[in-house]
Amino acid sequence: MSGAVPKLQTPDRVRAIAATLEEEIVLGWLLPRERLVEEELAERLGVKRHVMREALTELERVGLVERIPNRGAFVKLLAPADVRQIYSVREVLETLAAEQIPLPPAPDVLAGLRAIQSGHSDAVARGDFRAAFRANMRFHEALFGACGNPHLADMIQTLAQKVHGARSMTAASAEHLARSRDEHLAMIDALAQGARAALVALCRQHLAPSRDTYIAAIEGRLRPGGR
Amino acid sequence: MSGAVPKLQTPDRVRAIAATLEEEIVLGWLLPRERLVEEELAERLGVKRHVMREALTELERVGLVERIPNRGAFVKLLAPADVRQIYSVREVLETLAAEQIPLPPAPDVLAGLRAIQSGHSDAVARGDFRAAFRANMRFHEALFGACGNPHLADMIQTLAQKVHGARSMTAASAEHLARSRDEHLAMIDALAQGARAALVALCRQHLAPSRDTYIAAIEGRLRPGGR
DNA sequence: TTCAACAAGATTGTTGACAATTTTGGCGAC
DNA sequence: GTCGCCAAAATTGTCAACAATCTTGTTGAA
Repeated sequence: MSGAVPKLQTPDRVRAIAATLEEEIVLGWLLPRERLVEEELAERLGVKRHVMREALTELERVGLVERIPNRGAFVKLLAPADVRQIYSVREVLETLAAEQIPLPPAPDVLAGLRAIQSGHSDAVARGDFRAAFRANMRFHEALFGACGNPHLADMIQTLAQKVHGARSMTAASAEHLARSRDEHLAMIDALAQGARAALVALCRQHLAPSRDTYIAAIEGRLRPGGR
Repeated sequence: MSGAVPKLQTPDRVRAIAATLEEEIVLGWLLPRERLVEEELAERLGVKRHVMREALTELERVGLVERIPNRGAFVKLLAPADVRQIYSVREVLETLAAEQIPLPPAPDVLAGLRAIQSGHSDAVARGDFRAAFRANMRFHEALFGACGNPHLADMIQTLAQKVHGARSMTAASAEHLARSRDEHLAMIDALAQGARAALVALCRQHLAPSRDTYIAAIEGRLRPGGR
């Protein structure tokens, strides 16, 4: 056989589709308040409407999408207050996780992070925003996954997803991407050297840019109030 | 018309069914590792299989249920390590929230908590475990909702749900319920008196009993390993 | 011109039937 | 008697048609 795709079952396809949609939102392909029509998206991504429906339900639960009964789904627009609140919790949890990562870390953890970051750096160099976003996700997953508490890592990821809708400004900006890359490399160094304080500080600083860029953009460009 | 039920639409019905299932798990009606057959549950609760499917998906996401493709859903059995990890994150977040509740709290917050607690106390006195569980949920929702950060409150609730499967021991025990009631009353007092340190300490202590009871029960009664 | 009622179209919500998969029980060979 | 294989049953996964709902555009009267 040639390109025989394994053909996932629905539960997995739903996740895959939801992830694709999430990427399109983060990359600014789909903008806040944009209408998400089930049939249209289903056809474009090559799945049945049924699957797309479930994917939208999932994104609603995650907080990236808003659904109104009988009226459809929209990319959620986060208010600056929401973004601030979410980031403040992220800061607490990511700091907590960074404090719990064993130092020095297990060799395979460090190797894994270096491999992922190598992919991330490549993507940044190529200007491949999509690949950079994926590598970035995997980096943070691996980093905080090393804290030893999978449930804490879960919460961190959940919160990160919530603000993905607010990241289209930074996720598709070469400048921010380069900064991210440098900070990741610094984190790896801090891990390798067992520099706990530096690691924690880096994690905290790493959050600020995308939060501030988004808030500035919203407060500058859009007026508050009704949808 | 007489008992004309509003007839919710599916999205709401899914939530309602998921909540019912959650209660049955917490109350020990449905035990860990018990098989959850879609058609059977759908018929018992008076919904279509389709709705039950979505409800199970939701509970899987929450972490109360485990699903294996083509093989069905089961009530998840939490390992003591999971319970410990989840509670350690809960402690951090609930402490954080308790520190942020404005003191003295808004009058309607206090009134709301007193009203809810009155219902809880009644339920405890009657030995009505289901009503007690519901009131307990609402109490914590209102308490941590008062912290001013809805996303923090969300995370707290999410984590609480994750361990609901581990609560059948305490949620249906008169002794534990009485203790909960007393601690709730003490929290209300602390709020009313603006006693921050006492409030925070009470929130922290409030978590221990159900965690320890579950861990003791699991480690004493069940052997680790096998599915 | 403005407004309200109405009809047509677009979109989401619901259902039952059908297909695919896994489990169970029985049968025969060794 | 035990093991492996095959058929039947139970259960989950997939789909397309149908119904309900909302939106949009049009018409007609005040």
